[in-house]
Amino acid sequence: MIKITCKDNTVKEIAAGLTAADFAKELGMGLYKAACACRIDGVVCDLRTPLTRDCTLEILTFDDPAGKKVFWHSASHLLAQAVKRLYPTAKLAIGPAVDNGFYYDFDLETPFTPEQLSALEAEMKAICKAGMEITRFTLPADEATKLMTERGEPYKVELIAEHAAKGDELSFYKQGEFVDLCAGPHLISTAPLKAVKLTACTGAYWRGDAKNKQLCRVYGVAFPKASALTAHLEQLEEAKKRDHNLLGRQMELFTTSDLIGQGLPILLPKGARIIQLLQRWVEDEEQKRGWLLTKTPFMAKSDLYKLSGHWDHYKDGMFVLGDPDSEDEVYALRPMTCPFQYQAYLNRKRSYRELPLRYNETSTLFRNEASGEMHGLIRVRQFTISEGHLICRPDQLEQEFSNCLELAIYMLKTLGLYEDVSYRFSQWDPNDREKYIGTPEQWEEAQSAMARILDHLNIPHEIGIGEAAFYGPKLDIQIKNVHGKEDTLITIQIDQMLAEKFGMEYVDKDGSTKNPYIIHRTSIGCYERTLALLIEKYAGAFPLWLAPTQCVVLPISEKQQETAAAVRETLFAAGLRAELDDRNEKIGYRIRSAQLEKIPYMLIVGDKEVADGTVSVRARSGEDLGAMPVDAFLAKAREEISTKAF
RNA sequence: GCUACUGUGGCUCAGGUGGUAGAGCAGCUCACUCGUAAUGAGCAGGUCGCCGGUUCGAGUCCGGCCAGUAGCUCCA
Repeated sequence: MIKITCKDNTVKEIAAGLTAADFAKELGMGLYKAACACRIDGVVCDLRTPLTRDCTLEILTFDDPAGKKVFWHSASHLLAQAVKRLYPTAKLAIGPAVDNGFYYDFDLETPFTPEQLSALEAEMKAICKAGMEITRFTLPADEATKLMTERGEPYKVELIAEHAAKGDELSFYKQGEFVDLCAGPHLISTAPLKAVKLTACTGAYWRGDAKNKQLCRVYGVAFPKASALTAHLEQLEEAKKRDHNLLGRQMELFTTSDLIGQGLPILLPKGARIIQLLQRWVEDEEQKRGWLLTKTPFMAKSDLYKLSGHWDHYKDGMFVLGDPDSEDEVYALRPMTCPFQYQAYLNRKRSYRELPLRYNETSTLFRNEASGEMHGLIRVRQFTISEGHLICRPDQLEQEFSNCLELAIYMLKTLGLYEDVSYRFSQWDPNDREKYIGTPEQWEEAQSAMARILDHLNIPHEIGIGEAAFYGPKLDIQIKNVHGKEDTLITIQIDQMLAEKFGMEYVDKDGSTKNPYIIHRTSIGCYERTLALLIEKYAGAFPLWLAPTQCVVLPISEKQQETAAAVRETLFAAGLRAELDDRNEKIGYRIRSAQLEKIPYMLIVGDKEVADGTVSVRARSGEDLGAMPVDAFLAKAREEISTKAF
């Protein structure tokens, strides 16, 4: 007999050798039926795992994130089985679960069209209905290779060779005629995979490398209940309504023009106003925190980029004005501000007493992104970022890094985005030396410094290997858009290579000359991208301090026009972005129009208000705040603006 | 850049199998002077993304290019 400690800390004794599935059955048939996987001593395992020793055991259902992953992973096998039935010549690549569902990559003569997906879905449902048992087995490398060669799966053969070289166990999962190389874990039957939806088919490179063959990737989601699937799909549709690329254009915040070009948005008056408000706020806040504003050129000779390393490591991403291979002087638009701001530091000899030196700049950058990359305001070719470089001594690094992070967090909290972000520690890839400058020792030093800081500040983070900048590691603050796609909003980087390259030095206490550390950082990120995320966060209903139009005065009829105009003047003179809508339309029509524009407050002026010297205030939430003197509204609005409430 | 899909008036969309285009909203004009999400009538607006081909004839078929969307690669 062995002792099993359950989730609720109760201990049960069972015969050794029973599986986790057997144990779940003992706990109850309901749990057994809902079980996707289990967690044994903290490790997610297959339900088929025999229990051979004392352990803690948790049965994982679809409601658990790890259980969900197993469910979706099995759904991807179901998809692969359906594909092999309908298209026997398809070659299997890989098919994992992801954050919001699953995918499987296939090598096909011709990629799937969306119409073919519904036929695949039908086949998946048929297999599910058959309720096939899913079984696991292992093979030694030679037999595994033989099996997959016989089945005509070259990608699996490649994977087997790789796993075998690492000494991994080669496990397979089988359901009916279908067999797949897979580490698992998996469900014990196809039966629970009732509600499946294939959502998209796209291209994806084998092993994520653009040099390799492009495969056909099918994305899908699955749920234990049809109602949950329907709810999920409806939620996705709802989210799309917040898409900044639709809403932002609809609300006339920005537009694009075929004549101007891809990735070059035109900020319309309302969008430009929001960015101006953000920019003033950021510059003022940074000034309060000891940052010194610079304004550096938008372009430079190639010599600057050759020295910084951008010419060797970033030229493809730059707009070069002229022939880059020419012997003559060539200029290029700046993709980053770093080497420009360093020239400010290099203006004269620096003492240790001057450090830390904090330079910030509202900096417009130009990056020649690949044509398929552009997306609304999130990914563009010209953008303006709150960029800064902080030059400090080694003993100041941790405190200054922490201050930069604190500033970024303050910005995110004020905007209401703080709850939506996650942290990513982007490191170099020692196996891809071409991409980076510096020695392994320098990388080790910079990365361990950042690791210590993250540890001290107790910042939970993921690690991204190979995602560092070419000159140093980054702490990226990530955010997801309405489609669930993650982008970097803010980045803080440690760099000790460029200071050396540019000959940036300071004279220390003892008279010796040293290279400082440089922190590259942004506080709010780039304004276009931040605006995009704000549009999606608030569905276009910006907090009062950011709303392009803060209130609109609405006379009921022509009779109150004069008073209404005077009210608008008073508010405008007091600094509110107030407008007057005295169009010859019914009040209901103009309220609807203000509502669609998401204007925070509507001030209605009728005969009663004219007589009493008041305005009737309606919030965009639909709430009627009643009649009040103009001064009272003004005071209320000022209070709301000063607290930056959202 | 790659794969797939899409491209009709400012916006949202109709236009079986080829016979030179319609609606709603927005805009303009007129009437109504109105109390918290759409008053009514009328007018105007499109060489159907661009270029080429097939055809007696193309928004509709074929090719190339441009742009958009999703994903991949890349990245703030």
